Amino acid sequence: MLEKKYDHKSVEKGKYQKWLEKDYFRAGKDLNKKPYCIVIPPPNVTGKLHLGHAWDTTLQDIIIRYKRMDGYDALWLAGMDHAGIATQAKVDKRLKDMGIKPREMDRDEWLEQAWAWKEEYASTIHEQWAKLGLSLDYSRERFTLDEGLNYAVRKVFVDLYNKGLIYRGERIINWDPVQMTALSNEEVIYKDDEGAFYHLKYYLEGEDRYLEVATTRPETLFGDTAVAVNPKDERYKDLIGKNVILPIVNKMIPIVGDIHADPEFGTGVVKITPAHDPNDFEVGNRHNLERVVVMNPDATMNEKAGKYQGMTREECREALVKDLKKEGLLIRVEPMVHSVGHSERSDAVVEPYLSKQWFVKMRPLADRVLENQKNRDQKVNFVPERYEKTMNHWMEITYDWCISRQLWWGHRIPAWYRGDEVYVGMEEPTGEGWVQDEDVLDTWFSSALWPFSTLGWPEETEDFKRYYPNNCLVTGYDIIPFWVNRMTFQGLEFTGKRPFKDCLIHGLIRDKEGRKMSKSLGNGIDPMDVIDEYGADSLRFFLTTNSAPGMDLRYDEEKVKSTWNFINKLWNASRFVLMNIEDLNENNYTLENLSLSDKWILTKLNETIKEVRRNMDSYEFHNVGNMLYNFIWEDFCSSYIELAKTDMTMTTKSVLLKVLTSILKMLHPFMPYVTEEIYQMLPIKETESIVISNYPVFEKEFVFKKEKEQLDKILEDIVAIRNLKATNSITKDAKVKIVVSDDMKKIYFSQLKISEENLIDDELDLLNVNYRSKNIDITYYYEGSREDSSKRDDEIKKLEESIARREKLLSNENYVNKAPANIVELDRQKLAEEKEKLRLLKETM
RNA sequence: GGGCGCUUAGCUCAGUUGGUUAGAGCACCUGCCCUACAAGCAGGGGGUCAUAGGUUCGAGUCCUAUAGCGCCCACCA
Repeated sequence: MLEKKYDHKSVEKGKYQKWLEKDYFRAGKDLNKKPYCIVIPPPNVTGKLHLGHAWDTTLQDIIIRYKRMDGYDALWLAGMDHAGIATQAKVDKRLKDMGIKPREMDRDEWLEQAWAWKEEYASTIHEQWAKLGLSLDYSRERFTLDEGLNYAVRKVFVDLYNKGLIYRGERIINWDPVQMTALSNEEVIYKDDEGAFYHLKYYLEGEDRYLEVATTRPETLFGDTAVAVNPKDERYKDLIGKNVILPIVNKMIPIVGDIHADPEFGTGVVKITPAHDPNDFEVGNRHNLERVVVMNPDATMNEKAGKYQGMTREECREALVKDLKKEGLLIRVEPMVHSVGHSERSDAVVEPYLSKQWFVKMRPLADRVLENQKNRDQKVNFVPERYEKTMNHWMEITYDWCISRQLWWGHRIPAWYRGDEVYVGMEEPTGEGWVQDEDVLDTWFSSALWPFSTLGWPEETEDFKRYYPNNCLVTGYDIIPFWVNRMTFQGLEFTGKRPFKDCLIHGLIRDKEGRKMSKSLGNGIDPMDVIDEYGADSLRFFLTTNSAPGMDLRYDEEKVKSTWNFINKLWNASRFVLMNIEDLNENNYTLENLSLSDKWILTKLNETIKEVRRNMDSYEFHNVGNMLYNFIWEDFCSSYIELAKTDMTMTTKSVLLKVLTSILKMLHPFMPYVTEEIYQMLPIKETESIVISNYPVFEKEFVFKKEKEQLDKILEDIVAIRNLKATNSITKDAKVKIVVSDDMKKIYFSQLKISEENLIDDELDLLNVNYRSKNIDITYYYEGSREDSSKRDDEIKKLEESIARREKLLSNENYVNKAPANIVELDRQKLAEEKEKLRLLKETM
């Protein structure tokens, strides 16, 4: 027998271990089934999973459990990401905390530390996945840095290189001076910072005239190799070709004419620093200017800065501006807010930096995606659809992807150098003197291959053939540029196919006030704490049924609590059913001689199954949640169970079991634990575990439209009569006169709690109230004060208004002719019903 | 500057191709311990769907503006 209260801790205990022992989550056991595959977005091995992960993975688990129950060979592939920069930063910090200087370590020694870190955090993540109840296939688990994936990475790198889509070049890149590595554009976060516009004097060579140059970054002037004016700018066009004297440095630099200089902006004169600004770099290319790097990799000034050498960028700026002022070269300082790039990981101000790096040539790859998205049968289908725009826009404007990172934690670049020679290949070249590139690849370079590299690609493995393209990918909208886009172009380029058919996008999880959860705000919620307090089932149901696809979600403990209440309700309903069907078994189970209420609930059940399936298929889990909540609480508990209490035949017991079983199955993807717990106690069940049971199917033979409508009407009466009793304070011992047919008597009597002893045949000389419908004519006689008749008057007024409105509508020829026939017919029916209702109501006055 | 989203009950949110009198949870009010459940039961109140136009027999839903909030991308010498 079930306990009176749902206890999530005892329910969830041990079940996951059992499922693993039974090997339910391993795919590929029955190759006759249709394959269905999702690969997990591999979490970073940098720490614990947060609520966003819990949301993301629960969505996937719901899909996978549904598909598994619905007869698919469902693979949900487990895995984790090495997360280059993030992990390296964490490992370094730990080493520093231990008093070790990480950069002074031997590379291999350091890597040992990093792998130890990885093992530690991987096991934490495994524990969390288990707590969440995720039905992952661990037999296929991968790590982005494992050998197979490394092979895939090298293969892709070498192929792209040979196709001319990977190249090495000296370019302006985003440099993180704290991590001391290059970054991609996506890893730079722009923030509005308080800065200033410094107006400086650049004197013309041999003249007393100067050009007013405005800059936000005076410290880069040591790298100036020109100033530019717009060739169409009347003010300056005659000066093109002349020289100016670079302040402080006192070097001659030319004035060039270039469209980059906007006559409308600032003074119209721009200093050109090709080694420290991407636009200036382009200008430098056009005018064949020298590139002078003025900083060291840690963003301190180098020897080009003369006496400022060794200062940080900020110190140099301050000192330099002081000196410029002293020399009379500073005209004014104009405060200004401008956006400044910060490193996503270290938050350091990113330095645009001239450096030799590896790049992926994006244009041809992106074009291929744009072309593919035009093909209805081959495109990645975003859910919601609007996120396709996010990807397409990125593809349109993308430029070359800097993929080399000056880190140790990652896939080593498969390039070797010997003098000026460069060799790119799968393996180290033969011969003496080759030295491998020290750098590793951007983490996302390996993540981009995840949907196929995890399945064994580039080998034509059985898994790859069977599970690729993946059916669905689930991730947050914030990850589209980093990951979804890159998987898509790499998938197309290397497999010729989209990596996944559907891409389900969810939003971000926020705190109760709508703020993003973050470490700095300290408003993060640990999913493990929530599980401890309310159980994984409550958390899962809350996360996946409280927002529409693609929308953000506010974490609200009250809602988790109310989910717990819902589970408790299910628990108690199950308790009731189990108590009443103890004598039910395979031999006496029967669905013959169904009663009116049996037919009613079976019809409702089938309608629910149909709609639930439709919404499961379109990833509208919030609708599924609502439907199940409503069906279970209102239809099953409040109505059917109450009716069943007075009519507990073998058939009713069988129906109770049938409906409960279906409910458990439909809830199972959302609440794996409690549904398994209850399923195990059912007297008749088809499988040893609900995990491998069959998802409910719509059964036409159990749809009884007429009976359903009939009972709906009766239930409507019951609510109305209860309302009448409540508003008139009629107690249960009030005398009552009833005219009702025998077959419905039991229902009305039980639901209205009418006992035989209070029945009367004649009218009494007491206050009385009457209710009449097609099915029943009931009058209560009671002691007390006369009812407030305004309520009934209101009802009559409402009805009359509605009738008038409908009559007007139906007399409108436009409406009758243009609206669909079934809609018009519905209105006619409704009108007739309202008129009848009004007539009865008036009669009772 | 370009793009996207949001604005619906006190709060948090649903509302599928336009079609009955716009829904849910929580909160609120009234009455109930009726042996599945008081973490519950029964009944109830509460919204001119941001604003202004338009299309339509019919608009929360479609179109055009406007306002507020938020996000993404680009630029910012």
